[in-house]
Amino acid sequence: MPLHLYDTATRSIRLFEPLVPGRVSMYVCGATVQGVPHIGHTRSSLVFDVLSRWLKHTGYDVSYVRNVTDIDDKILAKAAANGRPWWEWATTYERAFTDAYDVLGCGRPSIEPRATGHIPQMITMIGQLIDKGHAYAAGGDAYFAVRSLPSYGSLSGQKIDEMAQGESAASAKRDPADFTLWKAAKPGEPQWDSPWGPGRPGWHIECSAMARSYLGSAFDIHGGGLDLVFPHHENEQAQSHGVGDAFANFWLHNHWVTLAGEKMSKSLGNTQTVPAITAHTRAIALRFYLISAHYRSPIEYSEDALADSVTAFSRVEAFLRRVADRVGPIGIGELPGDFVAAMDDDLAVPRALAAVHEQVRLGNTAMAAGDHGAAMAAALAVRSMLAVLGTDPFDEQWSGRADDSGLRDATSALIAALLDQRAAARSAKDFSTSDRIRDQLAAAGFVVQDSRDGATWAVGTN
RNA sequence: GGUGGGAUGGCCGAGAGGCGAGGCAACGGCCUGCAAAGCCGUGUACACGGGUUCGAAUCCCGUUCCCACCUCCA
Repeated sequence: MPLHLYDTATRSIRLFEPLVPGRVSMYVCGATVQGVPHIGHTRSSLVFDVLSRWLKHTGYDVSYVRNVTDIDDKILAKAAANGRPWWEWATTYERAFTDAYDVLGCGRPSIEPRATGHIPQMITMIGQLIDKGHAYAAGGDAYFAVRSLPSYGSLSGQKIDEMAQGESAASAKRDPADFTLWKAAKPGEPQWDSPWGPGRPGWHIECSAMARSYLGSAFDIHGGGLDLVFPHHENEQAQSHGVGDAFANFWLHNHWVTLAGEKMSKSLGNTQTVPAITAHTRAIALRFYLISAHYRSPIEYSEDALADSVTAFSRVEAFLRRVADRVGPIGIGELPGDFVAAMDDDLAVPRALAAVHEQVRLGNTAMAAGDHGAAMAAALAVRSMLAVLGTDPFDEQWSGRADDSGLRDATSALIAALLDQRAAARSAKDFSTSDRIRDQLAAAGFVVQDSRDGATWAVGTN
C-alpha cells in the first residue's frame, strides 16, 4: 500500500500523490527565534525530518522549506528588555535552534527563509488581497477581512460567529475577527516602507508569501505543530486562497511534548531544553525517544521514560556493534516489508520500531547459534531501518569528528589486549585475575560481554 | 460558549470488532567458573454504566475525568 497521510483539512487519512510526479514540495512552520529551544520545539522538526527521509527513501525529490520568524512582538520585547538590538537577539536564538536541530540529526531543509528577507513579497501579496477585496488598509495597518472569504474557518472547523473574541477591538478593524496583515510602525521598532505607510508585517502573511516564493502557488504538504492550526494556518490558507493560490494539498500537524499531562511551554515554565538533556543523555538516544511515539500522539516526557528508551536503543545498538565486531562491516540494504508498511501508513513509527526489535531478536538468536549469515542479514535490515529513522549509530554524524577516530582505535586496541589477558587467565582457571581485569574495565566505564565467539566490550549505557 | 484530541497491564506506548504490537521493569528458566549480554517463558490491560453482536479495548447511548485550540506558542 503506497504512502497514506492524515490530512487535517479533511480529517482523514488520504493516499498521498504529489502534484508533480516524483517531486514533493513541503513547507513547515519553523521557530519564532526568541529563546533556547526545548524538546517540544524540536518535535516538529524531528517529525518532518523523518517524513522527509521517508519521502526521499521512497524515491521522491524533496523540496523542504522551513521558515524562521525573526521578527515578532516577543522578539522585540525581549530584545528591548535586555537592552540588545532585535536583530542580534533573533540571530542568537536562530543559531540556538540550528544547533539543537543539528544535534538531534535533523537534516537541513532545502532553504530556511527568514521573514525579514521577504518583506517585498509580503507587500505584493497584501496589495493583491486589497485589490481582490479580501483586505483593507486602515489607520496605517492592513487587515484581512475574514467574512470576504466564505470558506474561512474550514481548516480548523471554526465558525466566525462562534469564536471567542480574542483580539482587542481597539484597532481600526472593521470586524473583530479580522486579522492583521501589516502593522503600522511604532516608535523604536524596526520598520519598512509600504503603500500603507511604514510598518512591519503580521505573522501570518510571512508564511503565505514565503511558501509562494519558493514552492509556487500550489504545493504538496504544509506542516507544523497542532497549535498552529488556528489561527496561523487558517489565516495562511485564507490569504493564499484569497489571491487565488491553491496552496497546500495536505496539512500535517504534529502533537506536542507534554510534561505531567500538560503541554511543555515557556509560559508554564515546564520546559526541558535540548542542551540540558544532551548534557547527560546521548543525542542519538534522545532522538530515538522523541521519534518513538506516533507523530499525532503526545509524548509524555519523563526522565524514566527517556531512560527506558535509552536502554531500548542501547540494546539495538549493541546488537549492531556485536555483529560488526565479529562478523564484519554492516551495509545498508532492503527494508523489511512490515517496516515499509508501517511507514507508509501515516508514518506509524511505533510499528516500524516493533519491526526493528523483531529483527534485533532474530539477529541475537542467530548470533547465539553461531549463524553469522543470518545475523548479518538481520543487522543489515536493522541498520537500514535505523538509517531511515535517522538513528543509525554508524552514521558519521553520530560517530564524531574524524580526528577522534584514532583515539577510538587506540582505545579499542588497549581493551582488546586486556581481554586477551583475561581470556588467558580464564583458560588457566585463574578467575581472580580474570575478574580483576573485568572490574578494572568496569571502573573505566566498559562492560565486558562473553559469548561463544569470545569476549567483546561495550561502553556502559547512556 | 465553539472546535478538536484523550483515558490501554508496574511504567512507556501501538492497535481500532475475532490470533495479547513493541519496549522498559519484575519473576522463573537456559547459557556462564561467576557475572554481564543474549534467548525462552510468565501478565487473563483497555476510565465507568448500559446496549448492539456469535464475538467489543475497538461500534452505539449515557456518565466521569484530562488535555489542547479559539490571545503568542512546535
